[in-house]
Order: sequence, then C-alpha cells, then structure tokens
Amino acid sequence: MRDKESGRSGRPRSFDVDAALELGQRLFHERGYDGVSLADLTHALGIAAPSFYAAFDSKAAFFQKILGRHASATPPFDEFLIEGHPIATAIEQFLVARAVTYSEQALAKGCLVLEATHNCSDPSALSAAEQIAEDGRLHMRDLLAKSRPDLSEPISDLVASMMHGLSALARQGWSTDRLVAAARNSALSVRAMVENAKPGAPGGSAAT
Amino acid sequence: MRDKESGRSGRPRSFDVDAALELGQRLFHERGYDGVSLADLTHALGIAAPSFYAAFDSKAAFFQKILGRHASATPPFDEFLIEGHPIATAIEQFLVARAVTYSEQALAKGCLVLEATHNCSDPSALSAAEQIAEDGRLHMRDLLAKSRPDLSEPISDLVASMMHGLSALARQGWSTDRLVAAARNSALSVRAMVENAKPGAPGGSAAT
DNA sequence: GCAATTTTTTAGTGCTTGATAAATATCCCA
DNA sequence: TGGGATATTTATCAAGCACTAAAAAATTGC
Repeated sequence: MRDKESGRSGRPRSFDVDAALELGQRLFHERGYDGVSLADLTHALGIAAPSFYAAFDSKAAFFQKILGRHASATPPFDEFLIEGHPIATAIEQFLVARAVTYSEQALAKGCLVLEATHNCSDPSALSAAEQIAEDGRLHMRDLLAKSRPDLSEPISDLVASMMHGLSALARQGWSTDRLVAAARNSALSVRAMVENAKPGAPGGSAAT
Repeated sequence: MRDKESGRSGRPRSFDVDAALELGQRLFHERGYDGVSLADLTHALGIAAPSFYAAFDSKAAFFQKILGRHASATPPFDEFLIEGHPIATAIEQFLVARAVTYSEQALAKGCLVLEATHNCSDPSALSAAEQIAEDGRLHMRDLLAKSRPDLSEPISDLVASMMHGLSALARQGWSTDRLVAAARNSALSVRAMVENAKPGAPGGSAAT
C-alpha cells in the first residue's frame, strides 16, 4: 500500500491539489456554497470536470475538505483566555478579533463556516459547517466552565449569537470600526453577567 | 381609470391573490428565496406558471410584495420604548419579543427579512430585504436619539447584530428559552452603556 | 517495448431553473 | 350578439446545474 505521490504510477496530476483547495476556499467564502458552481471551480482551476471529480469525488466533499483545512488554521479560544485575567476581557478580545477578520478582506467578508452554508441547498455541506460551528462553541463553553460553570452556557450562547451577527453585517459591508465597536459593546454583557452572579465559593482556580 | 377588481372586464382570476401572497410568505420564510422555485409556488397554488406571471410579473416582484406585506404587519420599536422607562428595558423586551417570534413557528424559523435573502442569488430581492432591515434599524436609532443621541448608533448597531444572531440560531433549531436568555443577556450591554456614559446635561426629555 | 495505472480530454447525461408564445376560455358592456 | 379585455391552458424555451461514460494520453515498473 503506497501513499503520498511518491513513486506511484499513472499519469501525473496536472494541477496542485492544495492550491485548488485554497482557491476553492476563497470562492466559497466570497459567494457561498450554492454561489459557486462546478463550472466556476473548474474554470478557475483551468481543468475539466472529470479531473475535478477524480481528485475530490464531489462538490460537497471538496467543500468539506476546505472546511477542515480552514478549521485547523483558525485560532481557538484558548489563545484569548488567560488564567487570572477576567473572562469578559477574553470574550471581548475574541469577538474583536473576529470582527476584524470578518471585515478585513475585500471580497471574502464574514465567516466562511457561518456564511457559506447559510440557506444552503446541500444538506451534507450544511451539517458539516454547523458541526464545526457547534464544536467551536462547545470548546469555548468547556473552557469557560473551568472557572464559571454557571455562566459557561449563557456566555457561549451569547458569543455564538454575536458571531453570527458580526458575520452577517460584515457581509453587508459594515466597516471594521463599526463591527469592532459592536463586538466591544456586546462584551459588556459578559462583564455584567460575571459581576451580577458571583460564584458561591470563590475558592476556584482560573479566570474571574 | 378603474381600480380594484370591481367591475373590470375580462376573465376573472381563478385564485385569491392575497392568499397566494400569504402562502408565498410562508414558503419563503421556511426555505428562503432561492429555496422556493417557481414550480414550488405554482404547484402549491394550484395554478400554471403564466397565471402567476400575469398576476405578479416575476418571482422577485412577488417576493417584494410579500416583504411589504410583512413589514406592515410587524410591530415597530415604538411599542417598546416608553417615556420615563429605561432604554435598556425597551431593548430587552424588543429583543425578547424577536427571540420568541423567531422560534415559535415549527417550520418558519428566524426572521423572514433577514433569512430569506441570506446568500440570495437575486440581487433585487436581496437589496429589497436589506433596505427593510436597514430602515428598521434607522427607525430605532432615531427613536433612541431623542433621549440619547450619543448612544443611538452603537445601541442600534448592537441590536441589529443580535437580531441576525438570534435569527440564525433560531433557524438552527435553538429553543425559545435559549434564545430569550441570549436576548436578555445581550440587553445587559445596553444597561452598561447607558450607565457608563451618562449624558452631559440630563435636562433631556424621554427615556433614561 | 509492453502492461498496468492514473489522469486527461471530449462530449455528453438528465434534471431544474425562471420565464414565455400562442391559442383558448370567460368575463363586461354596448 | 359581438367586441374588447383579461386570464387561462398547453407546450415549450434556453440556460444552468452536478455529474459521468469512453477513449486517449502520460507516467511507472518490468
């Protein structure tokens, strides 16, 4: 059983698979899953349809490969949650970073995961994207639960909602400043939630 | 120049235009603009395509008629903003009402205006919906500006973002309770904004 | 050089899309 | 009774969709 491309027989592939994934990611991000046709993809890649299917099986499988590629290149919430620092600050910086990311590119506005399959006709592409978004929320929830199990659910829910909102409005052309301001203001809720409902025994461990 | 259907000549229409708009609204709400084909519409209405086009000109025009119909049946922000009552309370109750509306129907989840044209292929339908959403935000902003011109923009922006978030998550099946909790928590931001940035001269008029 | 393997090119498949031309049916009014 | 107006039915239309069968081309190992 041989793997990789080393020493396998047959006609060599005429295009770079990884470059194709990157180009596909850009197109899906710009126009959404249904907004990119197979003709769009093959034309942009300079290949014919059968070459595409030989390499990726289907449009949906191609998209899901892109999703995985994207997920492993996105900074997780861990990087924002620092022991001893307030939770509200971590949430604020996380959402601000998202607001910047969502609006910094000229064409690929918003979140690829949240936008590409919004109102998507393909159920498999939709559920794959929803699963990634949910995994991200659960990851944030579990991290928050270490210091504030009572607030981990409501905070991660609120953040999920704001991410959808920021993404949608970024796609409508809102400026980075405007989105960042909304992100900052929404984090005020987290500060209030933390202060209003103090934990029973403050003998916990990590963040405030 | 005759109007309405009173006393105009010609073969009478075989279906009720208003019932068609209502049925179309339900379908567009459930499946989005691109998710409802003309065949879907004409089959559901029990008519043939030319009858549809004779009455509504095009799919996009039909949809825009539905949008107008929907907008004039949606409670505006005025009903929530009461003189002498805190702004944060008005925002909270407004968002809670939206959270309930977005999740109460079994199939037509989320906001028709925000969801039906999300990633929509038809630019005219998209811009019509975006205009209605923006008009709503501007209306809220102008009402808020009467008492707090310094906060009218950031608050209405935050609310716009939360509406998108609540709508998207309602569409994913989140329960009413969960959405209402997120709405309530997001309103804590508004309370904080109002308290943190007191107006210079409190000699204003309406809400706090 | 030959067989095996893989990808390429070429030319389609069947299906769905929004929208329509032409002929027919049904109404009002004179 | 007939003309004008409007809506109906029937039968399409061209374009786009994701996808593929078949054969030719390019590589490897022998």
